[in-house]
Amino acid sequence: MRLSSEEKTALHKLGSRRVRVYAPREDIALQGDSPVGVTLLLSGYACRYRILEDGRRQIVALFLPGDLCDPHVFILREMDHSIGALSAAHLAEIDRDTILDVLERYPRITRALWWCTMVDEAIAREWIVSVGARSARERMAHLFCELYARLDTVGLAHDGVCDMPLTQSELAEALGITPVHTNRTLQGLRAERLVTVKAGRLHLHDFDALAEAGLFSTAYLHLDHEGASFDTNEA
Amino acid sequence: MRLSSEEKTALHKLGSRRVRVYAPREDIALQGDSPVGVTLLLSGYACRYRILEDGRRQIVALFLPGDLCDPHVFILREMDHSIGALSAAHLAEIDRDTILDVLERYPRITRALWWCTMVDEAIAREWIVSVGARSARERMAHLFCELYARLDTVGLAHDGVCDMPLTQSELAEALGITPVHTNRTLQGLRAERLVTVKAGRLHLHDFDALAEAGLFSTAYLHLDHEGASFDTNEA
DNA sequence: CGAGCGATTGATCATAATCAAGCGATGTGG
DNA sequence: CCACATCGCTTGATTATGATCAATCGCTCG
Repeated sequence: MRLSSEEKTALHKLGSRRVRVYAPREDIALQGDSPVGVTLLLSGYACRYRILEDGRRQIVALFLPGDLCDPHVFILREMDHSIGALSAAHLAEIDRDTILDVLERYPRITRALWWCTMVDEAIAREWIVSVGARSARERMAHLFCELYARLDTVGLAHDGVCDMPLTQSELAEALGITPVHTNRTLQGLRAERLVTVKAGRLHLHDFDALAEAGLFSTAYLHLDHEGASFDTNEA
Repeated sequence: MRLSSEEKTALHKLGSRRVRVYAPREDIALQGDSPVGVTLLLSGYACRYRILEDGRRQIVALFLPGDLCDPHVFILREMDHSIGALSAAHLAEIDRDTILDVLERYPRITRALWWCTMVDEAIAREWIVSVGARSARERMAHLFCELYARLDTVGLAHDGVCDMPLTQSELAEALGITPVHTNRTLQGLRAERLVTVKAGRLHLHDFDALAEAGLFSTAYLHLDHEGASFDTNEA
């Protein structure tokens, strides 16, 4: 989705084809580690999170199947945050050298990586807008819309239903509110017949109404132009 | 600072040397525009911000002298946010073609741009942590520490003093709190003899105490390794 | 069957929002 | 040169959103 599928295949083929399976709460990389390379999330949910000295935890990004968990950090010396699996997850590892090699030799893929990084940044900015300017209800509605929209672009959403394996506590850490308040906010949305979460699946009963409730617009996902920047390049 | 100074000079020389001066509230680029290129902030404060349909405004990033306001967005078709000056500001414009050319021909600069983008992302993540997990007081303390640290790396901070031209309302939009609460929080920090803001200048009376109050650590700024990733490359 | 986890509920508290007004400096036009 | 308008800052009173504390329920699993 961020990368065109041919691009991903290329990357996947190029990388050592090691695939690792992670369990629901397992950490993939830790704050303080030196970044080892890039991983492509093949299935499941993962996240970036940060833990403050006093234990507070904030999830700062969610990874969905097809996402690259760090097209970049390999440039920095030390991870300033951690990455962990939220559900059972499969990840393909692409080592640092391969990436560096690819960056040098395949301008199309390099551009694709840029593009994908830009979209990640746009999502991060919107996340700031959510926690900074939206109410709890709006944030939750917005997040659900985003998840649905992103999963939809990779064919993992159908008829208003998609995976959403986070516990309410994890949702709370993503939204920047407490678990208790998460529960109540979710009940509110359910009472309005907008969404239900059951067995790790999210049911959107009225996407448009939910988008309105969350002041959601797809603009920042830049879905319009998928891969356009490199399609026009070097055939 | 994000770019080594030689790198910046190179970029500057390469780009059309157009320098534009902006007035305090002037917009530099608007949501919906198609990105035109890259601009290097030479002096003053600027910011990225996003306006929601109902008028709420959230500042999602601050640009300080030496920062590139968009090493990237030129890849996307449409700006999902706006960029505006917060003080009088000088910007050097580098057009899209020059950038694309440079990206293709100068791997060192390309890597430098990556590096700088990674740091921007790290800052954005920390911003999410602030609005999502820190109290108003902590956020403010954190922001002041960050600004001081960033300005310090470009030689614009001395003896606990640096520029900070934002009005309290603008500060509020950055911190995700109301102007009134910003005022009170600021008074609190002042009462604790941690900071004062006067005439657009920020006075940190006790950086360490402020860092503790804001759970601030410089790790995410990745100051340690300035430019290391390309210094080792191609001599 | 009991342990443990996640979801849920209730009661109370606190942080921050909202509303409204006033202050002080700056700047402009009559 | 003064009158007044504006803007940013400050203050007070009140409200509300969300946090905190504490307990219960239901389910799965060993």
